[in-house]
Amino acid sequence: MAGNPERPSPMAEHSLPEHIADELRRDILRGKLVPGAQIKERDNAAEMGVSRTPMREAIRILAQEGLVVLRPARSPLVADPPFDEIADQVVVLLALEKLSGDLACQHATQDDMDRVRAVADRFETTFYTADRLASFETDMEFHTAIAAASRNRALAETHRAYLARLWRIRYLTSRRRRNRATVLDQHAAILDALLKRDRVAVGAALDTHLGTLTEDIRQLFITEET
Amino acid sequence: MAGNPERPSPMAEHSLPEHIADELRRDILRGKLVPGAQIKERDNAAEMGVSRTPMREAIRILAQEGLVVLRPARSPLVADPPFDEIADQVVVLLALEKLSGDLACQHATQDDMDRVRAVADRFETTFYTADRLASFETDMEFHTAIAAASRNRALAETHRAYLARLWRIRYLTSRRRRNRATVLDQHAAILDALLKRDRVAVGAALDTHLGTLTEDIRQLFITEET
DNA sequence: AAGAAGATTTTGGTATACCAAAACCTGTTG
DNA sequence: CAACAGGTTTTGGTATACCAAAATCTTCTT
Repeated sequence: MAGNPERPSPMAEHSLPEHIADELRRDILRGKLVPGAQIKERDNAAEMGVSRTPMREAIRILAQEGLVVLRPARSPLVADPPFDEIADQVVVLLALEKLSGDLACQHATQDDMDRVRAVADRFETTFYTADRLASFETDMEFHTAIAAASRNRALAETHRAYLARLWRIRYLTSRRRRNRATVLDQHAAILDALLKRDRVAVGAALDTHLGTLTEDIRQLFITEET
Repeated sequence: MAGNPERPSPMAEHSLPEHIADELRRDILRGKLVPGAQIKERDNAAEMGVSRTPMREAIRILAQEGLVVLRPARSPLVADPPFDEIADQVVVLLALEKLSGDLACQHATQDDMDRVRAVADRFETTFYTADRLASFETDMEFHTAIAAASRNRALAETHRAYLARLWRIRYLTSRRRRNRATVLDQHAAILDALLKRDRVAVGAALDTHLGTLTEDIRQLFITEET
């Protein structure tokens, strides 16, 4: 019973399962739960001081996001997808992001554009600070802002799901990017094209950006010798 | 207790929640559960002779698919999205399907192509039979076969999710399509381009096909005066 | 008669108990 | 000593009990 003893009142605004899912997600991304590890709902629930029911639901949420895999009648595992599978997901993510950029050029309000620019600026300032995680999260926020600017809720939601699924691997690549300055340049190019509402240029810039991502991931897998 | 009395043994191959979800999905698509209706987990669970736990999970599955919406501390509802939201989803579906076609041109095996052709043939034969539902399901199978031919599992899965979400509305439009023969022509065009592995032509054919879908949906909303 | 305050019911969220299948341990046997 | 059979433990799946928030109904007041 290492968990917090105070029993939260039911029907909270942000549900308990989501809170648990957030917790587990952080554990996975931070590496406390390594890929391939078992997630036993009894133990984890006890450790967090909650019952199995919300823990179950939290695990389902993460399974939906692709961070854990469910096996029939067996403990769920932290996902450990092979390179090909991740590459496939990156392809889809790229398509979603290009669609986002394209739609944003057509439908984004000035407010949307301003928000994207603001996040890009913030990314630039946090880029050289020590907090890698904060910088990375701002990076993700940049892409999320573009998806939001598409003014297509379904697209933004699906994009968010893919981003979550690739979160960990992107975090791993972000700390070993050979030329980290390229990221800044690429973001600048995307932002520039977006502000001009140049659909072709946006597509090209995103192609470049996520193309290097695929290459980075490949390198990561090679050095890890998975 | 109108449900079947035999208690199925746990750990079945196809889990109970999925089975319940299938049941509910059919009820929604067939119109037994109309959009906007409440889904009370207690009542529905009792009606199907299962407990609330698997019913809950089934409802989450459908929520994930977008067929039902969850409200905090309230009964889930059968989704009843406004036109704009559905239009947004169709835009994403179109993008996914164009990506599928594009990748299929590059990576599909001959077997994949044969399967697509087989489904297209089957659709043509069932098209004029009385069973609208069977014909419609074959139509959906055609699009699923293309997604499978992309050889991208993530893409196929996301595509499947969107297809499920739009299942009902597409079923409704399929029975009021003004010129039903166009569908056959459009499918033929898609198949033709696909077999030639002509990426541009596939994209164009899919644009046409799903363009008419959007128009059909718009008409449906106008006549329904939602 | 209309509105508000309080009691009751309904309902989803959570905790817990029980079951069977899978995994694990152990003692026996060839 | 290896391999297998049996029982024990572990674990996820399901059912059920309980709780509090929301909704609904009741009744009292104006």
